[in-house]
Amino acid sequence: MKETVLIVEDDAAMLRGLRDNFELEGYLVKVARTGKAAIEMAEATRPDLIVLDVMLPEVNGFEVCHYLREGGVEAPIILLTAKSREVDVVMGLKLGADDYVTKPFSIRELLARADAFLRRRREKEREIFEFGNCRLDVAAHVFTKDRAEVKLSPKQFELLHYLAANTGRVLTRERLLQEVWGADRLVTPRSVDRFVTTLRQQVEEDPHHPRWIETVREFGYKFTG
Amino acid sequence: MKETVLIVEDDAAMLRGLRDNFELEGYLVKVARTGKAAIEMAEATRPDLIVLDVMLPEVNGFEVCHYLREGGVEAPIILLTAKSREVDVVMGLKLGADDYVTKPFSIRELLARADAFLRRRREKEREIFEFGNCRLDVAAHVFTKDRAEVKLSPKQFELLHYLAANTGRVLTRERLLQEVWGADRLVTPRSVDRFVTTLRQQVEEDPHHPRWIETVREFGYKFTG
DNA sequence: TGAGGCGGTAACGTTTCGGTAACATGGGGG
DNA sequence: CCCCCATGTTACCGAAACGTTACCGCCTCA
Repeated sequence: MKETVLIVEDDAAMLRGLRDNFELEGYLVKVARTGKAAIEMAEATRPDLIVLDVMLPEVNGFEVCHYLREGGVEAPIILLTAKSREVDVVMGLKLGADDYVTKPFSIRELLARADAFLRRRREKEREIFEFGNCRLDVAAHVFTKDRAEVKLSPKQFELLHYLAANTGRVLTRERLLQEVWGADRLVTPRSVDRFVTTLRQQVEEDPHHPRWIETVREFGYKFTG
Repeated sequence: MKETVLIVEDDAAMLRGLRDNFELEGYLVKVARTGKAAIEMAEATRPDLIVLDVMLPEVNGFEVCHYLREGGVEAPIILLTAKSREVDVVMGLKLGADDYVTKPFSIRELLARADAFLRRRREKEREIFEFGNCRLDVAAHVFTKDRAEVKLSPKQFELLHYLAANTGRVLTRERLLQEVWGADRLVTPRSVDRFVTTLRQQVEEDPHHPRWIETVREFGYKFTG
């Protein structure tokens, strides 16, 4: 899935240049020509990154920046400032911008910084589930309890992963079989029970009185965040 | 090409001493006497290293440090602190400094630390992976173990490189095939196994109990930094 | 053209893990 | 209060996944 960048720029020529370059890099580009439009667009499309010119008609970039953050927009914001006046930079950063580039700038540099932010974000998104003193790192395929690694078998790991990914939801045995074991696999629903048992012995403090993996009689199991 | 160091210091005598020494060592030296000037200069010249006095007029060194990092300056920063008060050091490191030296200090020591940082940076740029007593130099295309060169075949090298570049992450056979062998290549996933085996015999102390290249059953392999 | 290094596959052995059955337990309803 | 059924637990077997060796074909270089 393409990542979305919102470009806020009133100058047509500059806008075109930016748009072309970002599209060439594989981004889905949204544009806004005024502060107002930018704020509306950001609320509506929730872009992954915002490139914001400070010099805008009506509402200037600093204010846009401020409103965006007030409105809960958490995407990284890169400011385009005409002059490298320190006050601009400081103010921009204070108002919630994450980085800035001063005109005239190399488009390469801007793209590089954009990429850096998105990469950082992707790294952050490494699926990690934490509960109690346990921690499930999907990318590294490591489960730790009390900071010590606990070995889980492949199915155990997948089951715990699926449970944790559906925290608070009751999952039937059939559903678990389908999602963890695979649709075509024909396996007794009772197998789920056994796996839950062994999982509890590895995850729970007291496997007989589980804190995390609850059994819902007649229905299935539930992971309690 | 000479490496650039930015020295931020308001005391003229000290500044001169530092400048002379760094120039003698072959650095290109830029100077700033105030925090404001330092920030502008850092943005403008993108130095490879910053030596920053904490005691500055107007904006103090901690603040400068903070703003530099906010502004995306990634060069190592060495703080010069007048007193070795622990709180200074902790605050400095929190705000993004990399090292500190307490006055009065030996110029030799400062130069040594600067050199250490720049060497580390150079290594990063040359893509050198070190683990245990092994060392993978991608640019030079040399793998050494216990300081002795070990010949790796092209594919072996590529595989180790890709594994090391994704330290701590489980890589499926499919992913490895795609990244190391190339997308179109049609090769059995089991081939990965064999390459891992041979790699382990060259890299690991005890190939039967691998320390670096871990197998994650059902998922693939993982390089453990 | 032949030898050797390299990459790829197949086949075999080992180990671990998943699956089922069988027995134990416990809780809710009659 | 007791019985029954859903779930917990244990034991064991077969199979799949992986490690390892053997072997073959290709390319390179002498």
